[in-house]
Amino acid sequence: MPAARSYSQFCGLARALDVVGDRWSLLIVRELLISPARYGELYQFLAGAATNLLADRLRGLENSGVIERRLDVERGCVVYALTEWGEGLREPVEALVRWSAPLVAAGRGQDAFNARWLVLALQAIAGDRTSPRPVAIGIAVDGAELTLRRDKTGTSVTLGFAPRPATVLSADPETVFSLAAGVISVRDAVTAGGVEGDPRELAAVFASTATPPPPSGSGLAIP
Amino acid sequence: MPAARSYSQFCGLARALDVVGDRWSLLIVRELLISPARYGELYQFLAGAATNLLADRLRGLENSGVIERRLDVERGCVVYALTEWGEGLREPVEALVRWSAPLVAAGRGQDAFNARWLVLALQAIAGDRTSPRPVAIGIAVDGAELTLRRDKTGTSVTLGFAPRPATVLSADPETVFSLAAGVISVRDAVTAGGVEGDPRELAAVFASTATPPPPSGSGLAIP
DNA sequence: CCGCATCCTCATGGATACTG
DNA sequence: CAGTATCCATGAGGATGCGG
Repeated sequence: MPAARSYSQFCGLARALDVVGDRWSLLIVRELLISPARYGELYQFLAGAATNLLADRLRGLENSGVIERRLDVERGCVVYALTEWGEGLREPVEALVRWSAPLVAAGRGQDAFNARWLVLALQAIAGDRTSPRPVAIGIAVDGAELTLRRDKTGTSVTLGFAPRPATVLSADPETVFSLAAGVISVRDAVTAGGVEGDPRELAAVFASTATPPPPSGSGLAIP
Repeated sequence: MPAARSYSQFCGLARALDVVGDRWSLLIVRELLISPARYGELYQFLAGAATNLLADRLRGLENSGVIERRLDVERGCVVYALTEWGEGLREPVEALVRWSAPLVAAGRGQDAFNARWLVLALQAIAGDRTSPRPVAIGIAVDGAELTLRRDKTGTSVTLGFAPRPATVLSADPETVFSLAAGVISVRDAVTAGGVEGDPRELAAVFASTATPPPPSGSGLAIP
């Protein structure tokens, strides 16, 4: 029963952090923003969270009304999913992802990677850009398949090729993150060898490259 | 030298939390989003953070390039301030403040309060609303003075009455938060006695009340 | 197997005293 | 005033156990 240590401040940010400020909490939310998942899947995705902590955080988030247990009828099992209120965390989480562009641009280093996380990154960035025309491209990265689809209703990023887009290319994780973060142009990514296949559709998606201000500090080097 | 424990995940959110995910870090950012401040002021505003933790977090945020020490020429002292990159945290922080609306609507309880925090809350919400016309109102709350000013360039919220607005009224903290969060209408606030003075300008500012979905959980009661 | 609960160790947070 | 130094409480991390 690890009591959520409260800031005890009558302030929106403090109250929000009382709910999702504990370690691992927002990363659990991240996974559920990508898709509902069962306990074992979360344990696998988070890769490093102790099982008791995961159980603690899940119970806490459930008690706070951020997540709920749902019955996955297709798989016939219980999955964790965000409540309607919890879905509202997409905005601040995507804003943090955008803010972190210079941090991911520093390179992967020895860090773990899961292609799922690119779904959120691409939504956070590509969701902003106005579409000149409908487009659907597939990106094969790290053994996974991402589909970026854009039509009149908006932009969506999903896992898997279903249906298979006309244009499919492969790229490495760092290149996709850098493209999404807007710290590299498609042209530079291609010449650097980070992309294989016809990148013309990709160039259309990541046309407007918004370069974020680089962090001035020196403590950002990835060892 | 408390090493920032890293998630070691090649993901924007994880990298961001490696920088600002430690306890108290985002609350320090909150204070500096409102105004630069010196060490003692931060220690006072945060009201509860141990001095060694405050020093640790300040050093960590400085090393990461989020904040920097600046010379306040007017006061002739050193203050902490956000770097340009650190200013970029305004978006995710304000998004968290908006998300927390149901949490602050639960009431103040025994929590500490500082009128400074209303500056951020009002900016987070009022900044969204399109202005029908220029307006400037003063709100006296908890011994402090807030000025909400709106012109062609946008909406700003500042501490102090300078220059003094034509319309000045007083309100209690909970009412202002609830108005900003959009969980109560100006009409209801007035009839409940939370506002003193002519609230007509106030009604113009908080015209469009966006009611957030309430949290479904039961763990949100403020003792 | 999956979904947790228990146990133990140690890093981190919190309160107070102290110093340049 | 702006932090350091110290000491204790607490939560994180890892291994393992256990019931369904």
